[in-house]
Amino acid sequence: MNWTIKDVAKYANVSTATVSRIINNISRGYSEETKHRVLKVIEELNYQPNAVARGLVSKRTNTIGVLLPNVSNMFASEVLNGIEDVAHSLEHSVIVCNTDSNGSRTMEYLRMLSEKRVDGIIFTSEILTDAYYEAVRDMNVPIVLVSTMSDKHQVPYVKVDDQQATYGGTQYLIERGHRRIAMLSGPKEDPIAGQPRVEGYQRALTANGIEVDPSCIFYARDFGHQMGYGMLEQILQCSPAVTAVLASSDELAAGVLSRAYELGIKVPAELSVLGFDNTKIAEMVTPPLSVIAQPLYDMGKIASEMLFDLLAGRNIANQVVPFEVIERDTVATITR
Amino acid sequence: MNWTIKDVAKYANVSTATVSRIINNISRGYSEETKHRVLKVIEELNYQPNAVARGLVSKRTNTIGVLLPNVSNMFASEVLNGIEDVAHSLEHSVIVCNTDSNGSRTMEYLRMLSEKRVDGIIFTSEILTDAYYEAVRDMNVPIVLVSTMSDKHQVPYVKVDDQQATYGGTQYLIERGHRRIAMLSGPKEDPIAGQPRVEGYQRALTANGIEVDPSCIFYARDFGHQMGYGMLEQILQCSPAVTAVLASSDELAAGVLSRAYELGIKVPAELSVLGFDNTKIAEMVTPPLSVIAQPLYDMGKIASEMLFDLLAGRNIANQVVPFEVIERDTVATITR
DNA sequence: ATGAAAGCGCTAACAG
DNA sequence: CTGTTAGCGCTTTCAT
Repeated sequence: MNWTIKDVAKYANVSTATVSRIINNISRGYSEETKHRVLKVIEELNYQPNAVARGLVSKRTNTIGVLLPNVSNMFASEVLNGIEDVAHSLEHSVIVCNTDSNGSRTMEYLRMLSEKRVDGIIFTSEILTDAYYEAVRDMNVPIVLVSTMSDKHQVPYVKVDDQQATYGGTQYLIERGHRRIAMLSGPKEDPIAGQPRVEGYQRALTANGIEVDPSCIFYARDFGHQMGYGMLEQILQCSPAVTAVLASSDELAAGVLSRAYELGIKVPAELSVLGFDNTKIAEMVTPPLSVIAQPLYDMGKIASEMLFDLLAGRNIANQVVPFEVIERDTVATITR
Repeated sequence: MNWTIKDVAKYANVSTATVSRIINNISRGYSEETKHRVLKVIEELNYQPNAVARGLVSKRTNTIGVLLPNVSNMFASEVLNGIEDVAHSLEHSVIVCNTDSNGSRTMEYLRMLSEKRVDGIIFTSEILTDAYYEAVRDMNVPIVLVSTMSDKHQVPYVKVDDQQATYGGTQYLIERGHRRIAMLSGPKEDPIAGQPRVEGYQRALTANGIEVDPSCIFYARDFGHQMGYGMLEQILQCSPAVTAVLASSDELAAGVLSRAYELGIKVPAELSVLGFDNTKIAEMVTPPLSVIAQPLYDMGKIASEMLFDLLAGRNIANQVVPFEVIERDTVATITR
């Protein structure tokens, strides 16, 4: 049996209004005594307020939607974890939407979230198209972007500075004596994790008086392990030979490691590898992967906090979170 | 502006009842002509039915809840991916709940899902306590278990046969000439992934006339990489020396690989390692990890399908899904 | 084929 | 301090 507020009211001999006040913790409008009586009935009945009915009148569902390319990749799931933790602590639930990086699927989700009247949206990793933007704007709920941003539209975001990050990573490599460094980038078209990272790499090289060799820049079709695995041989053809590769994701780097192992190339003795992200794989591969780390969990957390700030009518500012190079065992220091 | 069914009705010169019939695709109750007229208004207004209001009356929210220990582990996120895919294809959304394997947190989630009136629940990996069971029973919605089961309560589940799986894995190792095989299990108390897997291992040994040496069975406190890493040295102390280790998760196995690498132990030449699960890390580590595979994505998919079958009033049966040993590069064949 | 009207379970004025 | 009541936006008889 699912009891309603009416049942509680009846058994406690009060009106539904009073019960409502009590369950909503409104400070006045009832005596301590009635409060106890009502609470007792609620307890006995194990009454649970119907959030659907509540949502209909209050126009708040205490639910947020998060859109991400794929829950089952480490990057996204770590961010989601952060989001979910703060949402939960604030008594909200999160609906996950696996967009598969697919436009029409994303639109379907947006429509669904709109119909379900979620209170806000977090949008991860993908680029925010005009269609998405408009759909969200029409829903009239706040949105925050994670690990992506929009120049065209004014939408709050949290991300690292990708250009700075690869600049830092490249600098790190240079400081360890590397001068022939290959860049294994994601897709050229990726406006966030593509070109900016390549630019950071190039700038660092230039700043150190190293000529950038375009033939040492490689664009993978995606950020996956297979790609890194498959592209190492091309990278090795760079001449003069490269001593380090800066990969644009941990998976790409792990792929390089796998292939290097097969090829009998010792990492880091013969080739240094620097990953990007600091997902859990970085610690699990052998040798443990040195990386340019993004605070994935925290980014989710921060995004969530921003969203709730917005929901509470507070002001927020975009957050550029710090990256950090984490030294593990895939980068050697070159001395000659 | 958020239009309501009333607005649509007004602009189309019909009653809300008619609009309702049309948006719900009820076969009769209106002419083709009115249908077109109404659809046109809906289009022009970009009207989106309010799912909250709809849920209040229909008692169906088109939402399911998924409880899992932690979205950011590869096992869970892969299962979630399967769940979400079928939910989406059936126009349902999924609320994720990170239980952290924590009892009171799980109860909070259960209460929340109950208040939100989700249509059903999928419960993953953890053991279903009496408290959980009762909470779900009181909600009066179907539940299905993934990668766990309950002897005490009659609850549908989908899982592999853990005992058979390790039996199969051990047999595989034996067929490749291994006779001194260590078992690196998860926690002894785990009624699903603990004892049953150890028993499968023991049975296989016995069936092959190999004596089981209790000092070669190790219980890790969890299934993580750190544990595998930390426990290899103990395992190596087995005497006579072990030629293979059967780990109860990919992470455990990856940890073993990491430590073996540090110790200069060649895998598989000097030590064979067999993982369990077949998460994505298995392909990413070096050398690629041979594993006893569970069809994680499919398990999520099947669980979801079972739940929707239940929701549709169809009968279902528990699903014991097949495991499979996937050969990669961490198991050597011993010939002497 | 179509409409009127009664709720679904709750909140929030407004009255007293 | 407490109750009455009017919705929230939709579905669903029951008439017509």
